Amino acid sequence: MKKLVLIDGSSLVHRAFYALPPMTTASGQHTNAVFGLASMLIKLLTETRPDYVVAAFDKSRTTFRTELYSDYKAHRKETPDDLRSQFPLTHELLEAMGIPVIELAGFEADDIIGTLAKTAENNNVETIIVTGDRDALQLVANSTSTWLTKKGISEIQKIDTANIVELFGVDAQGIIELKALMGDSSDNIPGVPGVGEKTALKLLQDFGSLDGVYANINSLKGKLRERLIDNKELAYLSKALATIDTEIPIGQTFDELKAEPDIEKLEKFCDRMAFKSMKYKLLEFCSPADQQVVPVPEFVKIEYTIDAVDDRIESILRAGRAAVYYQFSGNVPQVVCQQLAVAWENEVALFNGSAECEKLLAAINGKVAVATFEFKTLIHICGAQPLIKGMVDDVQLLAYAIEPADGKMTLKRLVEQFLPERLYDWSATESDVLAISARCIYDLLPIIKAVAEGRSVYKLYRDLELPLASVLAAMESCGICVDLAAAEKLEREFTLRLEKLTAEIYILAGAEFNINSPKQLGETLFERLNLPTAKKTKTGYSTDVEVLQGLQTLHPIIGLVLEYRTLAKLNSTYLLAFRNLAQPETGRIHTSFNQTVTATGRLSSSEPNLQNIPIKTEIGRKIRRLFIPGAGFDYLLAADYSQIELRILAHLSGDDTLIEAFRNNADIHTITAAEVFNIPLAAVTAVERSRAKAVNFGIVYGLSDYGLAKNIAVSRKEAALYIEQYFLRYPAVKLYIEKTIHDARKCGYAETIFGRKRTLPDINSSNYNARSFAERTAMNTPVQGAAADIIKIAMLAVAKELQKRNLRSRMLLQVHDELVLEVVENERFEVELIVQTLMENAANLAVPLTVEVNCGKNWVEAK
DNA sequence: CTAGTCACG
DNA sequence: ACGTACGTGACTAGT
Repeated sequence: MKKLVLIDGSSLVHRAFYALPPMTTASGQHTNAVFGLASMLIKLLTETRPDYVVAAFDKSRTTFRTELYSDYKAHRKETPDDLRSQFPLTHELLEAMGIPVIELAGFEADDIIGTLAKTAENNNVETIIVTGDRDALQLVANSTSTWLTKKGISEIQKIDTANIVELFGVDAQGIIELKALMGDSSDNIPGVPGVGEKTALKLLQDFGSLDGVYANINSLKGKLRERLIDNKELAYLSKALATIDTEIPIGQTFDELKAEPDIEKLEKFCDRMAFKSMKYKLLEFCSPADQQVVPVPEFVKIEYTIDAVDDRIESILRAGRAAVYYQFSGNVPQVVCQQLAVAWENEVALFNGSAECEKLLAAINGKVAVATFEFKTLIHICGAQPLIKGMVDDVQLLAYAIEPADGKMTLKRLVEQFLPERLYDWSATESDVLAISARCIYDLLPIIKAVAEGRSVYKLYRDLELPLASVLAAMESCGICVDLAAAEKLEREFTLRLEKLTAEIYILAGAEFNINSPKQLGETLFERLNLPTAKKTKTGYSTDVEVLQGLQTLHPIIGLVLEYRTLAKLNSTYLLAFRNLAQPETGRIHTSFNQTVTATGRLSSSEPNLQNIPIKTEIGRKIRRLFIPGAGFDYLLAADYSQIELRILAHLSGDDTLIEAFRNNADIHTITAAEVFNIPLAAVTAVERSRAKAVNFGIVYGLSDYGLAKNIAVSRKEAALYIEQYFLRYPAVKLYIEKTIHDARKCGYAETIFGRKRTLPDINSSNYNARSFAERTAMNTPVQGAAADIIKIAMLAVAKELQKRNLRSRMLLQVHDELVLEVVENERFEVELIVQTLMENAANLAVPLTVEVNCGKNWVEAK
């Protein structure tokens, strides 16, 4: 049987460029990406030895557009494709390797691949599709498999008819049906509203296909059935949009798709790229050679012993390096280790019981280099027994430094990424998984460290993230005190008011309904009371603040609903949570600061989220007032960076006007207003200042006239004028933004001045939405990320200084540009000075950083 | 589980 | 002609 390899050139080239750290040659080209692509192709072609091979490229950017909720006409859009001019080296490589390239005007690479795969299937030719795009899974068939590249293009996952259901829950056709039901927002495929991934998978499991779902629609009931019926047309349109065209005119036969390497060209190319070993690999590969057998990865079984500390400690100490993973009970600040797995050299041992675990940790602490996953948790486990600095590593933090935009990083995912040949059973018993985890952490550390070094983020990890974990652990362990008695009183007050509001709302509505239900509220307002509808959501009427405020003068019920919403929110999100989560004896709340969640380098806070405590309204501030110094402390201290993001923008852009304004410590929004509206400073009104403020924020977010107009309620035209005027007055900002996007396009990631990197897979996407979003991210990340870096640096400095001076005052919270501390009376002025000085000097920018510090008897007074 | 809503920087 | 500001977490209803 003949074999055909179809390469999705567009997908692989993009992935090669964004996944690898750039190494720029004098010609301004990225050799690493070309190198990566070359090794990937060699690996691929060595393993497959195809009779035919072709690389398909998008010729025109072709995107379906759908008018989602008015009419369902899809239309095509074309913009000139510039992939070849953008990445000329990859095309040169393909040419030298003799891999035929197909581009067809008006078609995407997917369509070319789909058509060739179908023809091959009909002609009994075995086909392998290589792409990073999951869409191609729909082409999997008897003799067609799809090889998905993961983590850029460095790893490959092979999908065929035998494993597709196991891996993705559906077969090839199901991939299409799935999108028809759940949609794909990045691809503008609407799907059926109310149906997400889980529901779609379940429907397909039960009925096999979209047709099946509709044939058996009567066996479904309730809302789901109704939604499916109402959106039948949309579902079938989505299906059409998700389907790759397999019948486009290509006009090429397989016989034309043979690799014919040009050895001379290849040699010259390698010399120019300064490829040495790669040159020989390429030449060797392209010369006729014997078939090679590629070894099949083996299943790895975990073996471990269940031990007592005394039996193993000597061996561990001798090894000098170990990895630990644990299972624990309790909550911060009292966490007890129940089971501990330790891996070292070729051994894994399991220790049972808290006493045994504690003993082992004490025995190795400071004597052995310890690799962990979620170091912060280990710190809590060790509690009063502090871990020795410089002896611990955290593979999760390393992975986060390498790529912060990957979402929650589980150990399993890290193993799949960095130890892909390890096939472990992660659904095994708890003890097995513990042992597997320790083994993996041990083996991951050197690999992942090397990757971090290669990406130049090792220092960020070692000098910032890793030491910060200890600081965060201490903050979590301290917790912050809430006045529980006052909270209870406030909750009663709110509840009483809510009851009163409920009664009044029912009277005005003329009926009882659940005010918390957007659906019932919408029906009441727009059907029963016939108020004018403004905006719709996917499932019905919108009832958000914006809509309600627009209706406020039309009916007295609106004001009551708005107040009800506010109070209900405060009650359930804050007061109730405090009651449930505060330690009854101390009144303290111990939030979790998540260090590996955000794509920009910020922290996040959860259970409860203490980074979104109300401040903007008076009623909200009642919640904030509940935060007080705990027993033994006298004040809360709050220290805020003033305009840190705009200052970073001033620094990054080097704009003289901006820099000058900050050096003079002037009111930046008033200055901006004067510049944008072209009026003297003294003439700036409050409205103008607030509009200018919105412009300033917008700049950092990648604004559009539409977004700005919506935000400050002016016409779109007027907003566009403001933006135009802003860029005229701050030309360096405009240049900076353009340069940032351009750089991101070239290297595939955005970067902060401290070297934090975030890859932007969609920066060169042919999908307008996806690309635009990536562009806004590209300009926002260096700003938001640098601010995150700076406050992290400050936190390390503050923690260190407080410790050095043996002060009792301590850090409790971080809210992105603010630190909250708990302070004792006689340390007050010393701590204020320390915090202010260290925060202001955390970074040396072209503009000063200013910090406002205040102490108070609660969090509001400290502002 | 999904969608809508709203709290923060 | 496109679609519309960046980053989070949590609650409630309705399925």
